[in-house]
Parts: sequence; structure tokens; C-alpha cells
Amino acid sequence: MALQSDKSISRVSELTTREGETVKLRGWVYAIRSSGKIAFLQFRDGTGICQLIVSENDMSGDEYNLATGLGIETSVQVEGTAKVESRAPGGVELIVKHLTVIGQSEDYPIGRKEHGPDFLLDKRHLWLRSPKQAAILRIRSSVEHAARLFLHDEGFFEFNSPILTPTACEETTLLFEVDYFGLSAYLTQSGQLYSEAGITALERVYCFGPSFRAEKSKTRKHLTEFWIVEPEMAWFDAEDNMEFQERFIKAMVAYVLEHNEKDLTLMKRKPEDIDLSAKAFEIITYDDAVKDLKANGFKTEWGRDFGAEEEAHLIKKMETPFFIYKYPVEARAFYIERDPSDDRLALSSDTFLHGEYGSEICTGGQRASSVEFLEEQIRRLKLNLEDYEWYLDIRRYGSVPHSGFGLGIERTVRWICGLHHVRETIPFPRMLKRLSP
RNA sequence: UCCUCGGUAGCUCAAUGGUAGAGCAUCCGGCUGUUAACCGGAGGGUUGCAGGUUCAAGUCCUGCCCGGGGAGCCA
Repeated sequence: MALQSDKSISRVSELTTREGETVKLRGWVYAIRSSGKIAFLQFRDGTGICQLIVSENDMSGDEYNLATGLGIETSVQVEGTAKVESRAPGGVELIVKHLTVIGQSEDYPIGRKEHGPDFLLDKRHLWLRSPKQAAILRIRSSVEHAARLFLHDEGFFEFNSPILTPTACEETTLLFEVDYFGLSAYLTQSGQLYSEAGITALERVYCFGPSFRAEKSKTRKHLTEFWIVEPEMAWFDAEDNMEFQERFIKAMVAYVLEHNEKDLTLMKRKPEDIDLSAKAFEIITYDDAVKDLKANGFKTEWGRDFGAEEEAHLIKKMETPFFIYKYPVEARAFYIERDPSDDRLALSSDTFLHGEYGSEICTGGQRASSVEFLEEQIRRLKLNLEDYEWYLDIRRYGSVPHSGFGLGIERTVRWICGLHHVRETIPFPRMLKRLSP
């Protein structure tokens, strides 16, 4: 008989509605406490946690000895009576009558006490099982699902851009190079240039996938492989782009608030900490940000992007997410449109989440429309013009004003969960010094 | 790449230059409502690696390796 067709199996999430009934559960035992002739097994399946009560009053001596001798993380099938019980972690427990071991587990390396990050990351394949880690991954899944739902409702098509690319999107020193039948290829940093081709066919597209950056960064905001969702829209200017980002970010957070209440509680993250529904994102110009920083004692030079301390100052003082808009042209990517009213400025914005766990989560802007300007920019950065001929063709044949942005999933999840480091927001983080597991 | 802190039992950490320890985990025993349970006992060490100083080095010095935090850069 196929395992899934066994309709007699229940799941932990149903238990509160099955009070007094005999139910079967399948899952993992993640902790055991015993007190004489009664033992408390902490149990979980994919839907939640409950407590198993094991006592010789309710089961045979052999099964009792089996149950109390289980190793941490043994997988089991149990049968017993469901009971709502305020003393039980999770609020519900099962008085066990029968227990069968499905998969043994001896000397499970992750204990109930503290561990260091290096040890936990070495054991990441097991660490994922910890309730907090599982909660983070459920929230991550919600964020990704909410992004797709929202974009679908807004008339977007998911557009799969290539992972192997022949050229740099931005700076060449940060690329991972791979051998492609004797040619050099690079792991993608962004699908944006390809999405710009996509909008001429579909008007609104987004790519959603991994981005690879060979940055030698060791900070709590950086991974060498991270996931990015990049909407690109025809007939959007830079301000439409910001208005859209605000609705997009609010939709993702609202979805998590609606669907991950227990997970947020486990993270000790209060709904009011992340509820953005009543907040308007502020737009600050680069000029004003520089003035503010200078007034606060920073030696900020006009024309450069902000450093970590400057960024932290701006994030800390804000009580809503915000945009920094109209950066100097030289501080932005080559494909950004200039401000028609001041050609020193780029129609580009960065988007920041505020507060203790805030950081830059999006970069975006209006794309340049002039072939001549783009050629000049490509030469300035000493990129190979031939590699970009296809990209310039988008301007040569029926170009339209268009904008887009990229949003970093890990930094967004980090903010929602209130996490110190982005490494916990992805199942298997890739960092400067870590390629396994 | 640079700055900074660290590497001691399976894990988290102690240890004035002078006998290498604790808590947790593991194993044995006790406890009928535990909440990272608790109580008693046992086993468990090439102090990251290689040199050096010293009567004596986990401790001081040099080099290397590995990791944490940060910078630059970025989502």
C-alpha cells in the first residue's frame, strides 16, 4: 500500500480538532524528558509540534522501554488519544498506546544547548530540523510565494533568464568564471538585461533565481549565492517603479503576517514590528541624504555611494521603509537613465527597510533609452561593446520607457524574521569560506 | 584584500608561566506532569599545525591553517 494512501494517518496540525479520538501520527522525536514511570517525548511533523505522553499505564512494558530509550531525531509512527493540554508545549498532546520506530537515530550531534555558528553550519543539513530554522524556511517560502502571487495578479509573466552568461552585468571582478567548452562563461549576477528584452514581448516580466557574486565580503548581509526577484516593466518611469516596489513589499509582508503567525511568534517577532500596511515609504533624494549626513558629522563626499556607517545612520533614524533617489550617475550601473533636469543624476533608487534588522533590499531605476549614451557608458567601464550589441538592439527596434528593480530575498526574510545574519534565511548558505554542505 | 577577536573533551566555555576543569551531550542508576526538567555516578584530552624562549608553555614569541565580527563592495 502506498504510504500516502493510508487515510488513517493524521497530522499534528489537526490534533486540536480531534480531542478524545484515537489518531496515528508519523514524524520525529526531537527531545525526551522522563520522570520515573512517565516520559514526555517532544514530537514534530511537517505541520507542527506536540507532546507524546508515554507511560506504562497506557502501553506494554516492551513498547514503553522502546519509547523511553529512543535517540533524539528518531522517526516514529505512534497511535494514541489526542488531548488538548495547556501544560504541553504546543498546547496539545497524544497519550501513546503504540509506537513503532521507522528510522533509528543515535548520537544526534545537535543538542539543546548552545552551539557556535561554525558547528551549526557544518551540520546545516541537520540544523534545518530545529524549530526556529524550520520557521525561517517556512517564512522564506511564504515570501517567495507571495511575490509570485502579487506579480501574477499585476499581469506579470515569470521569465527565466540564463544562469550561464557570456558577459558581466556589472563589475567583472565579482564574477564566478566557469569553463564553457573552452570559452569563459560567468554565473549570472542578474537577469535584468535579459528581462529588458522580455518586456518588448510581454510588457511585464520578472525573473526569479539565484545571483552569484564573488565578493570577498564577510558581513551579516552577504552571501556569494543569493536569490533575487527582478520585475521589469514597460511604460514605467522611475517614480512608477518606486510606487510599485512599495506595494510589492507590503504585499509580501502582509502575506507572511496572515500565514506565518506561529512562525513569527517562534522568532519572537511581533506583528506590529513588521506591519507596513499603515506606513508610507518615504522618498529621500541623494542630495538631501548627503546634507543630512554632513549635518550629522559625516564627511560624505557628493558623488559616492554611502558607506556602511552612513547607511546605518539613515536606516536607524527612519521609522518606515524608504527610498534614496537620484544618485550621481557615476555611482550607478551603466544602463540607468539620466535625470533630464540634471544630467549629473541617475533616475535610480535604492530601497531600505528600517530599524535594527534593516538594510538595503532593492536597487532599481529607469533604464536608459539612448544607444549613444549606452555606448559611451560601456566604453567608460571598458566593457566589450560587441558583447552588448544584442542589448543595444532593444533600443534600436521600438524602444519604450521602462524600469525595474531587484529585490534580495534573504535580506527581506532577515528583516521579517528579525535575524542577525542572512545565513539562516537560506537552506544551504554559500559564503566566502563555506561551500558545504 | 585589510582591521579585529578567537581556536582547550562530541558541544559551549574555564584554567597568575607551575598536577587540564565545569556545564551540556553520552552511558549506568533514581524520580508518575516534564517545559533547554531534576538528583547521584562513570567514561571521555596529541590544548588548530610547525618551530622558538624557559627548569617548566594551553598560557610568552614567530610563521602557517581554520573560524567569528567588521571594512571596502553590494541585494
